[in-house]
Amino acid sequence: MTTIKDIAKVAGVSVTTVSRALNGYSDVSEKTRQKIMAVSKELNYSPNTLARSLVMNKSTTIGLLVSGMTADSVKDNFTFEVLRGIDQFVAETNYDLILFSTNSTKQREKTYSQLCRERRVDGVILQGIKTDDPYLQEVVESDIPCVLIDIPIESQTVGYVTTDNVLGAKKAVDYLLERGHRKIAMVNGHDFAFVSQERLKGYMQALQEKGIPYHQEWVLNGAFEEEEAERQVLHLLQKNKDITAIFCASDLMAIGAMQAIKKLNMDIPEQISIVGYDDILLASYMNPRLTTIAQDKYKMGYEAAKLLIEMLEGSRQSCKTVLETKLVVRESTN
Amino acid sequence: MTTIKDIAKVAGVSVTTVSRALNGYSDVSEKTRQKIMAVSKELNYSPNTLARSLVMNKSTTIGLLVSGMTADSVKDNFTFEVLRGIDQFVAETNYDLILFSTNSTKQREKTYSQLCRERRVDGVILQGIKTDDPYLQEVVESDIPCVLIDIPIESQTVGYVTTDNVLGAKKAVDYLLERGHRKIAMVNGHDFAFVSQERLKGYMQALQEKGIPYHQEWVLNGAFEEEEAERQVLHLLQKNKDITAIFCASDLMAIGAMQAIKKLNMDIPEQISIVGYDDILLASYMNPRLTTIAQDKYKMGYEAAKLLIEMLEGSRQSCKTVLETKLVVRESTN
DNA sequence: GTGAAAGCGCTAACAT
DNA sequence: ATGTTAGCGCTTTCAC
Repeated sequence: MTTIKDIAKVAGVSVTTVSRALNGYSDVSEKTRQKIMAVSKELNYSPNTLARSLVMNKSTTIGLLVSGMTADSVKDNFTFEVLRGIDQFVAETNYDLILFSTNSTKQREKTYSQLCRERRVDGVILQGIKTDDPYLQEVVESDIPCVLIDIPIESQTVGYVTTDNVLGAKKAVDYLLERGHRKIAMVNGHDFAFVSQERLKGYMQALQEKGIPYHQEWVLNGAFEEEEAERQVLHLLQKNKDITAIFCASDLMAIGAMQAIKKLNMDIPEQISIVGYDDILLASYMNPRLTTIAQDKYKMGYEAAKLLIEMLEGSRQSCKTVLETKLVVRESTN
Repeated sequence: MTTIKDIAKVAGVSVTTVSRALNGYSDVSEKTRQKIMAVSKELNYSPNTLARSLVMNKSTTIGLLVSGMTADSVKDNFTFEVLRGIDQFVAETNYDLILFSTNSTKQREKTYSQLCRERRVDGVILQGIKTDDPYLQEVVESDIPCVLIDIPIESQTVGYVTTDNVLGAKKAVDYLLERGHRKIAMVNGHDFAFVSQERLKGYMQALQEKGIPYHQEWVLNGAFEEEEAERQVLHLLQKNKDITAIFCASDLMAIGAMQAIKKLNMDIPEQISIVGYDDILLASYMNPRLTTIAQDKYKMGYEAAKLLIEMLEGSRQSCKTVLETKLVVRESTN
């Protein structure tokens, strides 16, 4: 494999000059530059980023730490959409992405900062980790620039991107209230997600503004799982015949809720209205098509990469990006 | 950041000994090893893989070149599933994945082998590239170990994993024939995919075995797109009232076909039977639920990573892995 | 404008 | 069992 040494030899100059020419420095005569360029093309030269990174102490690599590459993530596509967004932005830069594959076994062996330091990544994007994940604590303590997705932590070196989950949930419930619903249940995700806490706030806020009492027993924990949501809703509706609407903190859980309602031989939206959250692909293919709060997952990824790289380039200190959500009315509400 | 030099100093030994101890060589006394381990823990040492890779001329990194991170790929999830499989296998090894983000702009600037050599990846997995992709030619010519997904090319350094597409398609058509269908159309993908060619073979083979004539005008090009398939099928069925079944080379196109049939106010499966290919998530959520040929995309990724790493470790020379498909009967056929 | 030399952190002969 | 030395391919003072 060709090195700058080879080029230097053939071009009859020193490696220093080759390095300078290749990197576009100004203090190289036009003539030698031409020569060097020609030779490097001729020898089919590719720079060795490893050597370069080593000496520059910068790898132009950003790490991607994803906890959600499970079979379930195929259903909501959240992870993949975010990845696409990240990939898109990164493709516009010189950076490359390194995907850290961490199953839980590995996690016990290697700490977060070990992972990052070994590969000398310039920064990291974290997606899908729960609030009780051991990595999270480390992130804050380490000094590696990092952007979190959907976890609102800010410091000198960590920023985040998320959507306005309080407002998002509020939009959903407000819509149901507008349509005349008063007995509105909620299926929330598990407690280890900030978004769950936020969406609950939005739910409560909407009710409060209308002076409608909050029933704690109407708020279920669906753990972000289709089946669990189905069980919970089945149980709830058997006990509470007067509920007319359910707000679910994810579309997947909304789909579970729909199954439960189907089992009870109740009609959507005639007897029960359902609003989901996320706007996953399935939402628009369900029968009836699901009304939901859409969040732009692709954009979240794109903005996360943008934020991180801006932080790395120094054009921005740790910061946050909060995206909007949008109510998408379909057929599961009336 | 701590280096082995620091450790050497504190432990009172040479860097060589530190290196040997850390890498588990046998020719280090148990006592010094203990000492070195203790010191490196104390100093919170992480090895610098960049330096290591540079000197060893091996990066324990495998490149992932994906061409299918488009919005469309969200629908069929093929790319993501393959990625999950790759990630899973890689997680069981020491390797890490580097995701090459190549939009078409970049592709013009940087050749395949440049991409790989710059980052010094040990091998590459390619997914989603078409047979007319400029990269493909390069792959074969370059000497970088590589595994292709769904492109049957073998050489000293390139292997591939795919499914048995001829047999898969044949299973679909055989099933339709068994159920008494005789006028069976096919919606194929575009010509730049090997799988299309294979699936067409399977279709023809099944017909031939039953002595049923092949009508070229019944084989449509749906370009693997939902909308295009819909257009094509609409057109076909308007012209040919006697067709009773359609085999589609992808579920997405099958869904397009279903839309067309719905528009014609025809019933599935009463008047027209549909068989898809892939078994994507949507298939089981459609109404009626789609009969299809399932291929294990996750496993394809897993096997691809496995094959590549075995090639790299020398335990296997370039080779292929061909997976089975499975007919999944649902409600779109009778 | 160009070159010599040092050094990034690590491994690997080759000594001892 | 341990140390000395060279070198991976590159960038970067510093001198000329």
